[in-house]
Amino acid sequence: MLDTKYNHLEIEKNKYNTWKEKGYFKADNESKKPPYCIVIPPPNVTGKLHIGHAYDTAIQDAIIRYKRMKGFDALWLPGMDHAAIATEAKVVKKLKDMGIDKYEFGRENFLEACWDWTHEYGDNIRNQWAGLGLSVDYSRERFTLDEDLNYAVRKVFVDYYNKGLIYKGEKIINWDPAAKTALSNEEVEYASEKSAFYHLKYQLEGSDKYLDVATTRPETLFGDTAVAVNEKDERYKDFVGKNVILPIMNKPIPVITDEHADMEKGTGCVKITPAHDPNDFEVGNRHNLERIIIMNDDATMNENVPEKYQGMTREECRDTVLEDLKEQGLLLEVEPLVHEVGHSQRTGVMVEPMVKKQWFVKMAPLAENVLKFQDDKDKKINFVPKRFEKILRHWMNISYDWCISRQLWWGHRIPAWYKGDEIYVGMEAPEGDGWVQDEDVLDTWFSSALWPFSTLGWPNNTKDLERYFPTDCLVTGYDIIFFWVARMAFQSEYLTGYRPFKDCVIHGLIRDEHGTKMSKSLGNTVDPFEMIDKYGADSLRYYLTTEGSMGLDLNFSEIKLTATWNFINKVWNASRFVLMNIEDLKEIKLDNLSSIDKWILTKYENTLKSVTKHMDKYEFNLAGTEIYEFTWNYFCDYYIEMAKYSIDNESTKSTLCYILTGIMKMLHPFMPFVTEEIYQILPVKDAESIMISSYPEYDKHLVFANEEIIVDDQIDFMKKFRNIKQENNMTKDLKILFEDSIYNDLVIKVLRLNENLINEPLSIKSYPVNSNNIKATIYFEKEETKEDIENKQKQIEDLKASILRREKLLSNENYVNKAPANIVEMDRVKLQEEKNKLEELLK
RNA sequence: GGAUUCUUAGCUCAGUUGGUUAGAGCAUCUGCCUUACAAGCAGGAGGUCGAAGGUUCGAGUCCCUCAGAGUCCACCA
Repeated sequence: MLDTKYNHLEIEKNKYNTWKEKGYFKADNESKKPPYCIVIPPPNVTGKLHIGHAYDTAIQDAIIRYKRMKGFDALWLPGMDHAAIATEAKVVKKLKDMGIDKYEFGRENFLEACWDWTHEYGDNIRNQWAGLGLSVDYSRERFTLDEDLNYAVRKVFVDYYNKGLIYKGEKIINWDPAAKTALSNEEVEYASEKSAFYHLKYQLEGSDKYLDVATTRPETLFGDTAVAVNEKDERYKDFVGKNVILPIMNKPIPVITDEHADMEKGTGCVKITPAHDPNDFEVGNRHNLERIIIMNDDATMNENVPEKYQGMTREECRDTVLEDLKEQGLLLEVEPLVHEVGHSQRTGVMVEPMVKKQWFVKMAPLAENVLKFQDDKDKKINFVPKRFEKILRHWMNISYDWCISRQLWWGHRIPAWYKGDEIYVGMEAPEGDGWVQDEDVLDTWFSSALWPFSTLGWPNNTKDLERYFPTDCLVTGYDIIFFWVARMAFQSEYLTGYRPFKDCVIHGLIRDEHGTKMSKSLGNTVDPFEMIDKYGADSLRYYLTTEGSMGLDLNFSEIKLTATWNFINKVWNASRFVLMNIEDLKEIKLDNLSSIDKWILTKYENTLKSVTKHMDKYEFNLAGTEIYEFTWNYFCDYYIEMAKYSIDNESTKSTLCYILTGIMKMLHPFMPFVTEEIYQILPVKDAESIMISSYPEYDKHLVFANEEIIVDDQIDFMKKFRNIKQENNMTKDLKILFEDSIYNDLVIKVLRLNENLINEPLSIKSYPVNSNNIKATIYFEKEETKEDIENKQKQIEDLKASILRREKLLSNENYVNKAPANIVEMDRVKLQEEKNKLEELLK
């Protein structure tokens, strides 16, 4: 028999391995069932899974378990991401701590260290998936650097190159001076920083006139090759076409006109540094200006600046330049300013825009294709909630190309080879001597963009690809829509001709209890596995999936997690009661049903119908609330209490078992462990594991509208009775007189009324208790107090107000004619009830 | 500058296509160890749903304006 208390530690032991060994997680591409597929957003092999992963995967597991029980051949494909820059940074640091320099170590050795790292952290992640109870198909697990995924990557690269969708070009890119690699625009995060607008004096050549040029980056002046003003700017029209003297360098540079110079901003004069500013780069292109790169790869000043400044960091150089300018009287003004400065997402250092030769994906045709798909309702990705489609569409209007080369070692090496000026792009190294492969690897998102189909075997037309692609659903946070979802969309739609997934379920971020973003530096992170130790994976999963609503952030609350534990404990104890009483049940026979059996079955079927609807629409909070309410407020609070008086009855036992089974099945996607534990003890069950049992189907033959009304009325009576009893402090010796009713018996039992005092009205004070079908009067030895009178008066006032409101409503012709008939009828019934009650009170 | 979300009970949040007198958890008050559960049971108190307008027979829900908070994108010489 079950323990009196739910013990999550005990229950969650061993089940996972059993499921795994029995092969329940494995999809079967030979099966006759319709396929249903989700690919996991592959976690980076950089460390432990955090609460966000727990959230994301709990949702997916709920979906996949539901679909599996619903009769689908459900495939949840797991895997991990090599996370090029993120992992490389970790391994570099690890080696550094051991006193090893990456470059001295060499490419081969370094990659070996990365693989060791990957295997170690991969195992951790698999253990954590097990702890969460995720039903992923390990037989299909993939890693973004697997040989076949690498093949897919090379294939895309080569095809795109041949079609002109991938090209190598010298452009301005975001340079991470710490990782010494290029970044995409998406990998740059902006943060407000206190800085200043420095007004510099650019003297007109051979004149005492000068331009006041405002800049936030005085240290880049060494790379200036022009000063731009707006064509329409009257203030500077005499300067245009002449030269100004670049401070410190004492070099003449032209004053040009360009649309980029905004008359309203600053002084209207802009220094143009084509090699170190994206806008200036464009200006430089328009005017054929020289690009002078003034920094090394680590962002120290290079040989193109005067010797004095060479080797300085950007920051040191800025300070020195400012001092020197001040000395020379060329610093006109320092205007404090707060502005956004770009930082590398991974290393955190300030990004340096630099001109570099890199590989790019031409975005315009790919993006356009996605928009075409989104306009076709049979081809589009359906976002849940809908509003997130806008983020995709917005991102597809980008004007810049995607920089995909990274100066890293860990990743997919670019399949391009060079020999002198020759370049060869192909699946394998070209024949002949002297070819050297490109040193760089691809942006990690290049391979994860192929994830939904490369994992299923693409570009080979495998059985899995044919069966499971396009996938059915992708679950991820809104923070990576533009990183990942958008890229999967354009890659999939261009390469395969299909959307990568039909539905895209977007959830929010988990924040701390005050709504602050979790971060290691703030120390407000929540470790999901600590929570699992304390409350169990079932509690954590149910809490995460049913607490918030899709697309909104969730403020993590341990108190609510304990409330979930309490709910499971309640479920546990209800099961305990049921199992204690149905041990000898041989089969579930739902005939000769009593009134309460019919009542709870009706409530159950209606709940099931609604829960199924919510599950299909990914409305897990609503599904969860309904199951919770049904289980606690109807099944436990009333049915079990009432069933105690007919527990030997076969129909009661069958009903108990039937409903408990249904509750377990509805809860299983959210709390797999405890529901399996209880399912296993049921005397009658339809499968060897709840995981592979079938989800209950709504059965309209078990809906009894009449009994629902009758028992609801009995409950209504009981509530009113208890209310009066408690309000008047009638702890004992209350006497009750029932008017004739066929529905009293159960009420008398459940309310534990003293049989001797029924129908013996002999006391001072009397209280009427009426429901629709049951009418009674309670008598009690007590004087009427002032409070009693006040209470009664208040009740009368409330009733009168309500009657007035309803009469007014019902006399409104518009309402009566336009509102649905059942709503109007309900008001009529309610009105009559209120009138009856008022009459009663006024007696 | 563009987009978007949020504002509902003391706290944290639900609230489906507009439809009875707006719900939950926690906290709080009262009474109970009633044989599944005291991490429980029974009962209560607590909200003019951010503000003002509009559409409608009917608005927490739809529309407009405003206020406050958050997020994303763009700009930032």
